[in-house]
Amino acid sequence: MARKKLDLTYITNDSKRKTTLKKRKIGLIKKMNEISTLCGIEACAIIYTPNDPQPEVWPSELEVQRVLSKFMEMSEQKQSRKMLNQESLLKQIISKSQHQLTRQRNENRKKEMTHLMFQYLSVGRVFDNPSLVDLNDLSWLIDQKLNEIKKKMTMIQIQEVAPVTENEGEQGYMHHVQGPESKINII
Amino acid sequence: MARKKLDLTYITNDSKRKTTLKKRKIGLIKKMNEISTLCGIEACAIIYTPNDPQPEVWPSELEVQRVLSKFMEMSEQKQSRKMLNQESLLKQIISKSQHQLTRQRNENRKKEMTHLMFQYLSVGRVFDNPSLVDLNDLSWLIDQKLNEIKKKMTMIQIQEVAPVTENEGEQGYMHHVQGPESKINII
DNA sequence: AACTATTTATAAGA
DNA sequence: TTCTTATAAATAGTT
Repeated sequence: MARKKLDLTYITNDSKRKTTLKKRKIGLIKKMNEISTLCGIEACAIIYTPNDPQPEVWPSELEVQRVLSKFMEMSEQKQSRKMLNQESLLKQIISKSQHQLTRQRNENRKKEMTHLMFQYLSVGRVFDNPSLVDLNDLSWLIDQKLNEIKKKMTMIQIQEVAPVTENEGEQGYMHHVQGPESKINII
Repeated sequence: MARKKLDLTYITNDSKRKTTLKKRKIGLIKKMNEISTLCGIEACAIIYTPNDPQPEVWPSELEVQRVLSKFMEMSEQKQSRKMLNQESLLKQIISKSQHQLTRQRNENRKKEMTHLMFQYLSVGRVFDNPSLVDLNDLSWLIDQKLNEIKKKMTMIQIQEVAPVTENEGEQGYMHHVQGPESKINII
């Protein structure tokens, strides 16, 4: 911006372009410095120069990280699932993993219960430590099994009966406190 | 930078500061535009203004995301585990989650096997579809149980026997193909 | 929001 | 490359 009016196009001359970049980079960082000092705002700069994977950073890498984290976080909130940037991708993976984990845990508990129930029904007593078992859960499981049996009977008889609700999957089975059809007491 | 030499300190006058910010923000973005056009470089700006969680962004949110992802990635590589930024934190959580998931899955399989074995031993036949069951796994499980019993017997008798290796936890139990002590055949 | 006196940034030359 | 300088551009204070 001197000696000649600026022509706003890519500078093809290599050395000229390099010089301009160098000068303007200094100018830009100076301006950044001024604006953040004068107005007390958070700002940061990252400037990639060709053939250098390491970008110029202002005011400091750590400060830049801080500002960027804030931005990334905000940005993601806003854009929700629209964007597939690094971070939202990772969050997706987390959410999926944790979802699977929850499923596995519930499935686990169910199997445990099934096993316990089986012992009850076939042997008549519990081998494992009863204090570890939530009897309400066992009660719930038995109700589930009863429901399954009912359902199968209904299917076989091809008769109309009142619909049986299923409660499979991850959410909520732990919230069942009492099944309506069975109640178990262990001495 | 006009009418008076710039005093590089925070502008305490609210309206003055606001005006300056507004003007300089435009100037800064203009400069950014110029430098990236003239020199063909990647650049982006994020400017937070007080009382506005939404930052000013140039050239576009998406482009900013692109540049930042690159930076974050690079930065993390460089700083390795030294820094606890957003991303490495997330990666930690992922790794932990997936570790737990693996553990749960193996535990699940074990319970399944235990249940199946129990049915075998107490009722004499399998209710579930046998084709779904890996007999080698069952064989392995029985060996495990035998080992446990042996161990307990050893403890009770307080006698010296050859040490029994345990193979609990997540890694590797699926790799057992044949237990040395039992082999099961189902017609 | 528009103006303008100045300061600041910088393109080209040395 | 760095320094210089003529000139363009940015902007502080004003209207």
